[in-house]
Amino acid sequence: MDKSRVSVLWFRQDLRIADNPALIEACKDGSIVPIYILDDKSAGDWKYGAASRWFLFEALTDLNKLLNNQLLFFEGDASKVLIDIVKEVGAEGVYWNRCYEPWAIERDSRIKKSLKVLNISVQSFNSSLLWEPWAVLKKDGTPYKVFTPFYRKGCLVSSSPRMPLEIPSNINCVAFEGSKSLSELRLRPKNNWYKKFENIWDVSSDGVAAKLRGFLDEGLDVYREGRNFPSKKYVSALSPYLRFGMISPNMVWYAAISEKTLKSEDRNLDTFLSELGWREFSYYLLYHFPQLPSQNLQSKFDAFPWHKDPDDVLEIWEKGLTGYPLVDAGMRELYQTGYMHNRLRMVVGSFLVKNLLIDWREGEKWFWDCLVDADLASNSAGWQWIAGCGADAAPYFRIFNPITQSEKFDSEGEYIRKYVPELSKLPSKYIHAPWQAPEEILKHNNVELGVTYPLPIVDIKESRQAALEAFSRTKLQVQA
DNA sequence: CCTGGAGTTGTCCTA
DNA sequence: TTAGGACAACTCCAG
Repeated sequence: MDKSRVSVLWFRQDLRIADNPALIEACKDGSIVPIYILDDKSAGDWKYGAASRWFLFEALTDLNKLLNNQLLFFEGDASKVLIDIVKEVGAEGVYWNRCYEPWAIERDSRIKKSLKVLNISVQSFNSSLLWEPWAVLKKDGTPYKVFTPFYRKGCLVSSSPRMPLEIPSNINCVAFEGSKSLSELRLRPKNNWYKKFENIWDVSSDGVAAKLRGFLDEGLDVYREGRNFPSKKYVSALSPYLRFGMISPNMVWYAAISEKTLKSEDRNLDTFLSELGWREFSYYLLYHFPQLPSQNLQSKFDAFPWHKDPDDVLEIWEKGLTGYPLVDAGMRELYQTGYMHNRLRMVVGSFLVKNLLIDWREGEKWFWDCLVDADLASNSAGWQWIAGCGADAAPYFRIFNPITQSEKFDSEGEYIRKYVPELSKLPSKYIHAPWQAPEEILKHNNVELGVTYPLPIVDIKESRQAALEAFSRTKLQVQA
């Protein structure tokens, strides 16, 4: 290694030093200038939302520690910032791990060209996907549109994911003047909204290791069924760490597999791995269909008669005041923790799209702002799936009933009690649909409907019927 | 080109 | 009480 040789290592969504291909290669090459650039402008509509910015701040703080406070922070058009740095430090090469958002792909290929013109070598690596989206295709060369064949035939049959890589033994950082401090990036929200998050998320490499360990010990063995119950800690909750690359999917994949080597067959393991497969599928769809975040994948939905929200219905949903306890619990979990259990994401999504008939893109935007794991691929693919307009979407007649879901997956109301405390004293029998409770039971438990807790915003039966009719009209228009 | 089987997560009604 | 079929037909995918 030649220490006098200097490369720029550009951290983006790979905020870790373990299993980091770009870091390893850059360190082999000589000394590094490790940088982070907050580039809101290039991201356009999809610059980080408020909750993500809080998480990002913490993640960068941790990464900076791991790099002995040598991480350099910048803000602005990444293309300009990066080229200025390269010139100033006389770097011979630039290293980064790939991003897959359409805007990032466009920006990065532009930067690559500019650097090549300057005779700077650029190397990019895969650090965030188990399979590159362009490497998985059907025999006819076109992309898969259905998950199961994509995952089973496309991914699993092709090649094993890369094994995780070691932390480089020597990371030599070069000093540089003229960077900003992390706090100057103003990533923390102005209000104290994020304070609640601090008690919930340990945003550090130790924190993510503990999270993974906890899941392998407590969740994996019962994952297949257990993941359905929002009051239980049977899901991994690794999503925000994966989103910012504090852990790689490869690390999670092999950690889960190695936990199970003694059992020849394990459906819980397979189900968990397939969830990582769904993350891959989302990125895959985003890569091959870059309009995924903003346009119906099935264009017949373009004419769908979404309600234009005359009654501030959207805001009622956002605040968790719909009068359906499970829906409200989910929405409040989101606002209070920056996270929502997977089953609740389906329940509240189905409610917004199919009971309130509000455009899925409204829900997508709210999630984008509130989720610490807001990920363009997963968020967009998830909303298209629940709305039924996606590539491999839920059929339109699959409409979640929030009461049935509540009785099935939160039968004792533990989850509801936690996030909708005004109902916490109600007996389990009545907590799923409090308007059906006898008056004296409500009174005795300090619930006054319409005052301490809202009456249902819509009738489930009627709104379901209205949705079915609207969706079947959409279908008929295509045939005509 | 043709063919047949299949497609994350549900709900409701009926027998 | 419970289990099974309807819901809707279409597109996707592999042989």
